[in-house]
Amino acid sequence: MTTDSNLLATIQSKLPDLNKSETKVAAAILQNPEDATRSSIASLASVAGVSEPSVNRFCKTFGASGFPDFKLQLARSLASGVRYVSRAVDFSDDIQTFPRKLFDNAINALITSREDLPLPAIERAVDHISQARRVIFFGLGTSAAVARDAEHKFFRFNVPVISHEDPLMLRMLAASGGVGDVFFFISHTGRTKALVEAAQIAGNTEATVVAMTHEGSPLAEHSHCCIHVNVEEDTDHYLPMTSRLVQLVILDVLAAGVTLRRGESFTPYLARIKDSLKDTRYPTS
Amino acid sequence: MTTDSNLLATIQSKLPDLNKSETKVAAAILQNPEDATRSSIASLASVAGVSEPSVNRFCKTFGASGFPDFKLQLARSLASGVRYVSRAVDFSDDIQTFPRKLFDNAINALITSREDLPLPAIERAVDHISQARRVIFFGLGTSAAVARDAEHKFFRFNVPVISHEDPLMLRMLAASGGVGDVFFFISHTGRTKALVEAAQIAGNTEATVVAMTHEGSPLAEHSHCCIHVNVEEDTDHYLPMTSRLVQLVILDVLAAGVTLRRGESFTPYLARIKDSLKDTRYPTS
DNA sequence: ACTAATTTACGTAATTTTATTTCATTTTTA
DNA sequence: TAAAAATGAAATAAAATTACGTAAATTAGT
Repeated sequence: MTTDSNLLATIQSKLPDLNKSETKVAAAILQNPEDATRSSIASLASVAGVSEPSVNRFCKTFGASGFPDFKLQLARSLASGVRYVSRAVDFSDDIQTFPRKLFDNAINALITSREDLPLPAIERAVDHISQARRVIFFGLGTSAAVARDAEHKFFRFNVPVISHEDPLMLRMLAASGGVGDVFFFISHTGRTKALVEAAQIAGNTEATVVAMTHEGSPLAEHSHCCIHVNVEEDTDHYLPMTSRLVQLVILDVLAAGVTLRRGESFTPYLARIKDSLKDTRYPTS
Repeated sequence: MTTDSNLLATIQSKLPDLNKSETKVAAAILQNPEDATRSSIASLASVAGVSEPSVNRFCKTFGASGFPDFKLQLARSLASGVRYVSRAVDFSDDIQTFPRKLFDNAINALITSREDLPLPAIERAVDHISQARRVIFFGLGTSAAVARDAEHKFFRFNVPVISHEDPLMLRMLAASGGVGDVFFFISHTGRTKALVEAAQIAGNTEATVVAMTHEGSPLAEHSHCCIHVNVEEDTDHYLPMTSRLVQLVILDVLAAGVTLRRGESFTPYLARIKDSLKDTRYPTS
């Protein structure tokens, strides 16, 4: 047992197995973990209402070599960002709690995804987009906003970009797909019928079908190149939150990839686009 | 100077300004940071080839209250896992590097924002939205996608929600504002003329103007309630990336806030909306 | 360019703070 | 009621900090 990625969660889950004084210590730590990392064994003991050796024993129970080591692990697990274990917001949460929960979830999703990025698929997607005659981004519901973002982002690469939210329009577009067309489908579940059908239609043309969705989903099956985003979310009861953030960052990665592919000589062109907006803003004082 | 998000980077950058023994300490820490968090002041002093007080002084130079506090900060900065300091992607970056940089930036921005959430403003915004007769979300460019996302999210609260991208439409809408209308402006810089003007027009009506933008910006000045998002980004040269992620999570927070305000009796209603989508998806095998 | 004066850097040793161990007492369990 | 487990007081050990003195470096004056 080296370093627990989430010590706080471990303490929480072991709570029922602890004896009287250990429970007190656990409560004191859970009540204010940040504080615990800063306090001495004496002050934590007094806050918890137990003796110093009890705190020390508590630390060893949780795999630390002693109190300082425990504090270090605690600090680490706090820094990794995820304080709240139960991911869902609860009706008993107050303003101090639920915003933090949501941020924790978001950070956690990004950290997890970062460790496990499908780089080969990303590279292939960059290839396809760099060489595309035109790119069509498509998403429904929450993913519609992601597709909008993508359109706005890729618009700069002097490639015609479209984003659509209308499944019927998309079907027609898909049917008219030809060499150099890249259909880029965005979906958390990968099970939305309208998307899967459009992907099938496009797949029967000369066009390239790229998808960013969950591994093993019908949409993933029907694409030539799929960027897997396997964020676990209860989308049966809630709207996708964390997965769309991961999708957006991956789109940033793709955009950066295309920029790098274009080479350094391309930057003045990008700067010119940026400059065109100058007069729409009040200058910084 | 409380907690540095990346202590290691700070040490690295201050390296030239350090004196002889401080340089030795810095070298020892940079050489093996993980180790440094675990060792005592005596052993680190011996590894660095200096005396214990020198190590102590070094710690205080970097804003810690002492050696233990320094170790804690170091542990935190290591755990947060944000390896890349230079935020911008470089043309020499390869596929192993630049995706990680972008994710690091995103995670960093969320962690930073989480520590400094404008909770009072968020609460007031939740109040306004909960009691609104209708809500108009507005953003341009990158923020247009954020506004779209917001529309899709708040649509479920049986309040009429509109999102617009057309500044002229918005001006007309703003002029027609009345009691119970909430105009919600989204902008990274808060300096886009079209937005600021619309906010001014709406502010002259009975409507409520809410903004999510940079502190001290013209847009912030012209709003009744402003949620400050002070993510530092070079938007002169690049498109907003991290700030829009923070904005999206804050919108999630607002949506959660409204849900909590509605109370537990509201959940069946939300479930009914979710259920209406069931037939548009292929069932999970 | 050299030396004296002053400042700054650094380390030794003393002190203080903090953590750990030992062991006796209390509480719980069988 | 005996055995085992839990707990804390006190002693000990470890670690960190402070105070202070010396050495090095810098500056100013000749």
